[in-house]
Amino acid sequence: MVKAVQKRTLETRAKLVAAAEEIIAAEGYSAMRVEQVVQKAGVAKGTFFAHFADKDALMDRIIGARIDACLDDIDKLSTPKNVESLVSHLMPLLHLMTCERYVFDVIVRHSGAAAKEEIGAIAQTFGRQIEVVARWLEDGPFRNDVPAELLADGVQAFSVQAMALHFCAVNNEQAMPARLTTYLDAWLNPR
Amino acid sequence: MVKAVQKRTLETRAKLVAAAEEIIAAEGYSAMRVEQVVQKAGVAKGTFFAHFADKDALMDRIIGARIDACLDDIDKLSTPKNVESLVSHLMPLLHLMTCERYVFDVIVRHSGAAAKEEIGAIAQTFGRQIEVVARWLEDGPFRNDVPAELLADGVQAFSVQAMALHFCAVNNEQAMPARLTTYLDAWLNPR
DNA sequence: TAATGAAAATGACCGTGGTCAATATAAATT
DNA sequence: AATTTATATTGACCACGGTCATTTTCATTA
Repeated sequence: MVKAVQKRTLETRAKLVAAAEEIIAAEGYSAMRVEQVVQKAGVAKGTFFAHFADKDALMDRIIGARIDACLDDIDKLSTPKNVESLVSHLMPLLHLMTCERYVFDVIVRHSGAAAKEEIGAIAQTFGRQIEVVARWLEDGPFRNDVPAELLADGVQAFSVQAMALHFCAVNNEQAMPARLTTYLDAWLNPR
Repeated sequence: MVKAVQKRTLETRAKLVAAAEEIIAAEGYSAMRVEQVVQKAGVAKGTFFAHFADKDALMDRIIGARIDACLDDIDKLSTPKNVESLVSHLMPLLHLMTCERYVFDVIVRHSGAAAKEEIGAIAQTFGRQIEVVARWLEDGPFRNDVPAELLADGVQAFSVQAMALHFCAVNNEQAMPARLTTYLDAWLNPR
């Protein structure tokens, strides 16, 4: 009794996503307008909101998919043997997340699941990131006085901090990877 | 030749802020509408935007002032002698920042200075928070293998993480102070 | 105190995200 | 095939933040 989704539905949704992705490729995330998306997809405005709760929901889907693909690549990498290597493993992810100020804002807004029932795509990638990093930290040359998952939580917190400071006009002498390295050195290898 | 600000200007600005604060007190931050503010203040809509770049700028001012007042109190407290005490010192601040989801969003959005010239009120409080915490950490019973300011940066990063998870429907078994204590224990007292 | 220039206030107007009753289309039932 | 029910689509409409040419008020100078 759960089966009810028509083929038409999936087609329309795919058209909307495709249109949005075209626009993003051409003009960037922040330039995307719902009006423009529905026009390119050849549907009415109301249809958009029959498929996505709001504009953010579409962004969550698109950005979430890209982060997920990035995590696929990262997941293939071998366990980093020091902090520098860990940071460089993470850099593609951080670059993706900071490619636009608007993108970072969307990600932060969606990084936590608002409702238990429906965990958004971005929120899921945040959970997955913890898993991937925790696996590395478990058998890497890092401190083991605390659980690897806690360490991974910290890596995430420091990553967000480093990304936030990347958009900050003050304290911007230091580049993102350098700052993150400083943080994670202190976090993962206390003396 | 810098002097040009009229008395009228300050009065109008004060009226706008007062109106906004009344509305916030009665209905909460997220319910505040610019239209409502100007109506209560008895000015035209355009006037609002002659005084504030956008709605967020007024929020930045109001929320920033409240955080600053909270930091005044916190600044008076004695140096915490352990992590539990540090967390309880910080709790008023975290409660203020998480009193509404909307408030937390505004704070995150403004925690970094967008332009070097004009650092917003909230961004300033973030700088001040680092100073206050760093002073504590310098002569407290915590690790000293890294600079106190770096430790304070970490306290901020973990605080943001704890607050973000507070609004997250999943991982919500643990309360904010408990989670923050776990983080800071690992951060400030590695074994 | 009248004239002049500068700063402040005004409100009609716009862009954009989001709503919803009405309509059209597909699937199920007779 | 005709009828009924469920689902998808439509587009006029609304809410709300933000703009700007015009007008009003204030301060300065003649």
